[in-house]
Amino acid sequence: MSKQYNPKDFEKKWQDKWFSDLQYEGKDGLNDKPKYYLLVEFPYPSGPGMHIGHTRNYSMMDAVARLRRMKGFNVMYPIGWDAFGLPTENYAIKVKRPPQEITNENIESFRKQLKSLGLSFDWSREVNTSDPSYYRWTQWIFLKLYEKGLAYKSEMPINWCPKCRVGCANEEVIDSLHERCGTAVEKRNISQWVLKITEYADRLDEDLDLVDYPDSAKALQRNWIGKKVWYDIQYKVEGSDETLTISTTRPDTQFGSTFVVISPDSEVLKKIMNQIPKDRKKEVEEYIKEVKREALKKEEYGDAEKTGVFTGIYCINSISGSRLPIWVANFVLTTVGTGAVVGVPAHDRRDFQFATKYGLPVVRVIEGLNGDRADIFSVEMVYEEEGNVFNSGFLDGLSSLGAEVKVGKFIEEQKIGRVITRYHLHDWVFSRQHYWGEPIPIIHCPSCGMVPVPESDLPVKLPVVQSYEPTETGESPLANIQDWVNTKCPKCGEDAKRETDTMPNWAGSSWYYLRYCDSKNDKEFVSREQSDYWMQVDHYEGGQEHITLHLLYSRFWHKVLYDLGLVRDVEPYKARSIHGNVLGEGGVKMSKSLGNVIGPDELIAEYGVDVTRAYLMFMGPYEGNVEWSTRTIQGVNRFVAKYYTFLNTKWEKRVEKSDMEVKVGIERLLSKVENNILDFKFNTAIAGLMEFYNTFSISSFDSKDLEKIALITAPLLPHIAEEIWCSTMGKEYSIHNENWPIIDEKLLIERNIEIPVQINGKVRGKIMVSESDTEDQIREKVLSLNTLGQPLSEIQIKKFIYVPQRIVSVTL
RNA sequence: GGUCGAGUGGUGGAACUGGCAGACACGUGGGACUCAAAAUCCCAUGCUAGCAAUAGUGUGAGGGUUCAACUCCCUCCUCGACCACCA
Repeated sequence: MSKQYNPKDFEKKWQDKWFSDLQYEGKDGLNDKPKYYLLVEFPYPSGPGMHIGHTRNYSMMDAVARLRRMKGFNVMYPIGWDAFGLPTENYAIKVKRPPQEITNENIESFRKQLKSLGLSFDWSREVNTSDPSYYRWTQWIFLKLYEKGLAYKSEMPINWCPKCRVGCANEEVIDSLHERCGTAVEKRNISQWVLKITEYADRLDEDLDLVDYPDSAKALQRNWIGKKVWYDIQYKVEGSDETLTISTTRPDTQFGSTFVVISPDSEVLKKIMNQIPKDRKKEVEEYIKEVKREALKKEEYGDAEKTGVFTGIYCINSISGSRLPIWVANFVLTTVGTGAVVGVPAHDRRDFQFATKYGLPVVRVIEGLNGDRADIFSVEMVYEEEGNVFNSGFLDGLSSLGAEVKVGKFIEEQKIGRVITRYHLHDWVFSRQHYWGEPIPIIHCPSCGMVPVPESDLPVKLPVVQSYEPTETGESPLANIQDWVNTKCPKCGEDAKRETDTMPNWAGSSWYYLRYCDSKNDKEFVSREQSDYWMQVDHYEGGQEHITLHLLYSRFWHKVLYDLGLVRDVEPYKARSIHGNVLGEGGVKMSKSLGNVIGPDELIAEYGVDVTRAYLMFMGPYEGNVEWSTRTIQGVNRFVAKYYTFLNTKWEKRVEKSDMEVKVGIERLLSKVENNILDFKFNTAIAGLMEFYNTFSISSFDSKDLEKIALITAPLLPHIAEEIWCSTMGKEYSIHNENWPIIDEKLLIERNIEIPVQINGKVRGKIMVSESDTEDQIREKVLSLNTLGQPLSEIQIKKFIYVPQRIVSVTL
């Protein structure tokens, strides 16, 4: 009588035991075992509950954690909450309740969900970025950055919603309308805290060589950092003492320049504004206004038409000596280079389009392939590649690279410019004019200026209030809370005011992996003993969307902590992988508005935890996107039910000794499951179990082999494995504390196997070979084949290849 | 425009380091059980021809290297992700 698979009978039972026995908690203290720190991106506890994507990723990594533990590693698999964030604040304003309460409720329900999945997180290490005992240290690290001169205040433009009277993050602005209220946002300059991440740009780039990230992730970060060598060259403005500094990355094309374009809001333009001839002034001013209006409307600059206006002023190219008209144009970005660009239409497509539109000349100075010097008269002909330089005075005959070097030397000798490395990465705007974030621990004193809050006064706690309205001035809502804002200067004791800006949600997540190492420490952010033991993170699993922001930010913070001598390693994460996403049916993103959101709860209710988890792993490869399909979960459901019954039934009918074929089959399964999990090939690991079942479900097993099968099952179907182990087999709790079987390599080498024989590239027969067969013996077996109507021995063989244990290839 | 990546049955996807393409699953067709249905079980299932054994053909297209190519090289096409008026 075989047991029916009914997950409700035992899944909850084992979870209760795992978590009440603190099965995974505190197990991973310092010890002599090799450590393995497995990190997953912690969730933002949002109202609607956990996304199925979280369930998938955490389940996959749970299999890794369980396998590594069984293999004798001291595994840390922690979880926590990235709890500060705008959605909660917005929701809190709407329902007029403090975000603390809402966050705690959300965390409560997330925790319940995660536990109901039977994930083997170490709950004793749980962190919450919005908890004062956590953000105390986030503030402390901020003060370290401040002391090091890496945090400064600067005027920065922000998106401002005039209706809500708040600054909004880019994510909140949809088609230049404020997401919350639909009002058009404005740009406003506000004094903001900024972190000097650019000071670390070079190291963030170079040290990517030290870590094991996917190539795509490295490329993404390198691109984002965007390191380039620029040549800033001063041109004399005609008829004045002013100079105009243009920047270019292609100084070899200087002699092809025919105009200069500057950005409408550049400093340069302000300087030369008064020199614009009277007849042109009005037109230029009109144009600038127009561009600003357009810029507000357009979300995508790329689509805007390229326009420009001639200022009436000329400058002299100090390399070529040419007289160039100065134009103002909408496509020049102030933030790139000096905000002034030299136009070389023959060798830049955009310059060519601009030149054609406004009738500016095109001069070719770089040879094409085979010395092509033909005139350029269409966009397709624009030659952007490097080549030999001609028509270029003192650069003639040089290669592009040679010309670059020569120009670089020239401008430095003549003191008319400089060679400078610039980055696309800009300093990190770190202030938010919002309530629900870590208060920036700075006090503004009328006599002492900015004074950091003394360490002993940390944390600067967020005041808990029932409601908080936005301010008239655009300051954070904290500015209205008088009790909180007004304080004494720690230096002179006079009346002073607190900084009312808070930190962005990226702050807490920039160092949480360190806090996990020592989450209860109230003396330090992490003890050196703990971080030296656990760091680096051996594997960091997460989404692609966090590669350029979160991952880069946390690498930056880590390097600062390293420079301060507070951590041992230069890089926090030894390896990183990127998961695919779970999409709704039809390959679209799951979203509330489409009503296609699948949560784990209903799946667990219907199929149980092991089936849900196994299905999420089986759907597709780890790194690929997978489309949700309600139908195909049935296949996994069928399998798991059969498999459970199989293990139970076989246990009742076990024999003295299983035969060799069974032993080899189990050994293969063991090897497949182990290697696949370690390689993150969870889909084929599950397929391995299915294949094993299909082949061996009717074979006889002895008890040792059945136990081995249960052990192999444990990382992938943890509840079933525990139930079989304890209830069916009567073994000691818990299977997850057992040792993983060691692969017997001898069993994996097959003694007698059938291999194909290819004749002229086509499979024409099969022969049995054994390990001991010599090539001559194989040859004999092949020659006796009679697949072509006559024995092969009667046909002349040109070539004979035997790949041991694989294939025989014969050419006639 | 840039960067990274991907094209394999009706579908999701397997295939070690170049060694029997299509594992595993879904779906579909047929059968068993049932008064019937659901569930379950069994058989078949890349395509073409054939009752069949079998033969031919087949991994986006075309070429190349090799005894042997989904895999390596060249040319082209298509799709996706991220970034982007980056000079």
